[in-house]
Amino acid sequence: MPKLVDHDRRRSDIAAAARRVLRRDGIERLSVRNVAHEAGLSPGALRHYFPRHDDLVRFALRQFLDDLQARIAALDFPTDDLEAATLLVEQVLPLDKQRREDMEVWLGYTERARFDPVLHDMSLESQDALALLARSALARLDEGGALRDGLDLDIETDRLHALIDGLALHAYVHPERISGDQLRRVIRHHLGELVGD
Amino acid sequence: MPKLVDHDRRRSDIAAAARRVLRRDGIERLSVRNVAHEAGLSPGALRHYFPRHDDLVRFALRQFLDDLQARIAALDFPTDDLEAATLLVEQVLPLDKQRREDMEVWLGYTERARFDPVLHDMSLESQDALALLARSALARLDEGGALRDGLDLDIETDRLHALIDGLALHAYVHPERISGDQLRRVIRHHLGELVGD
DNA sequence: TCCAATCTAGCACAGCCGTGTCAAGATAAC
DNA sequence: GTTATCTTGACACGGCTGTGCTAGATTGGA
Repeated sequence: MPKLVDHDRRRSDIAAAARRVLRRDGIERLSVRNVAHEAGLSPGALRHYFPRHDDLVRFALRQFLDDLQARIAALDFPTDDLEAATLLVEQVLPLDKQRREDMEVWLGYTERARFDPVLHDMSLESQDALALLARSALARLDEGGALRDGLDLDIETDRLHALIDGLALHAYVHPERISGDQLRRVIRHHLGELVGD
Repeated sequence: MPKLVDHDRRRSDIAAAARRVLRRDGIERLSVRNVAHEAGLSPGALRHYFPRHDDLVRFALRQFLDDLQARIAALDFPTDDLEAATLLVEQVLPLDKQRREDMEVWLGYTERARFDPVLHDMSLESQDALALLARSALARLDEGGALRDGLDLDIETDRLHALIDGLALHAYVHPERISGDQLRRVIRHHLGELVGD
């Protein structure tokens, strides 16, 4: 009897609008009104799908994390171990528009995550996922026997993980200062050193 | 004739209060009223020293950067090159309360820096300073002849710089996840590899 | 003691914000 | 066409924001 609306689709669209606002205007402008306007809805209509502001913020971040994870899971890896590890790491570096946007969204949440318990947990989760990505890149090299002998995988994971986030941070804050080529060079150099050249 | 107030001192105190608010409550709570309350002043009184909100934010960041730079300039380096380079790098890692607070302040500004032209420039400046720090740590090793042959100093600078910021970022977002010892281990390992051990 | 320069507190204003409520509108089965 | 149900827009409320302004408090020198 009622008007039928695809709720999931609607919520997805709104989350996408939220991401756009976050990227364009920063976390401080990520308000119900701004997102509603970006999504072409009235604040009241948006409230129907996300009763509280936090719900919106968290849903948008949740969807973002899931999207990223799905994209990585769908990757098609080359047979060469070093190339495969490089490809894996490059998925989480801002090398193109899509991934730069990802970083902008992700790091935009970072500041608020320190003061929002729920966001903090999600941030933990994603940090774990990234650490796991770093570790599996190294494991890929290790299993192939490419990795140098005598390396401490724990330290190397921390190091690679920090290197990834550091590069991402630089590209986030000052994209004009660091090119995709530079990012690639550093990562390839780093992985190359682990392999022992 | 008038009541005499040490303006510089007052501005310094207010900036310190601003840093406390930023660390404790995040950039979103860094308002004129909150800082005034933290400094034990009325908003009107604060406005006498910082007519505009931006003035306050920028002055606080400016002072923070100057303080950090002064602290590094005042360092007393050991003679051993590797130790000296390590010490230098450790100055910008959140290894103790003081430096953790520095990181919290600094990264707290990062998000806003993307949308505030003045903060953006100051952020650029500090990024340059950090890159310079990374480079001079490497240079210290290089001059002492400790550095491995055949290294590209540009790439190594980018790499060390990113590693530093990545570690700092991790310690910032999830301090409970990474200990000072871990940070130290990674940095020492990294520098050790450059030396060739 | 009194003056005058300086500092301070407080209010007012307009503009955002999140949130609650509610009446009106749209839709599809009957 | 009627009606029940879902959807939407709009308003109000209180709170926080930056900012402008003003009346009063404070204090050193005459």
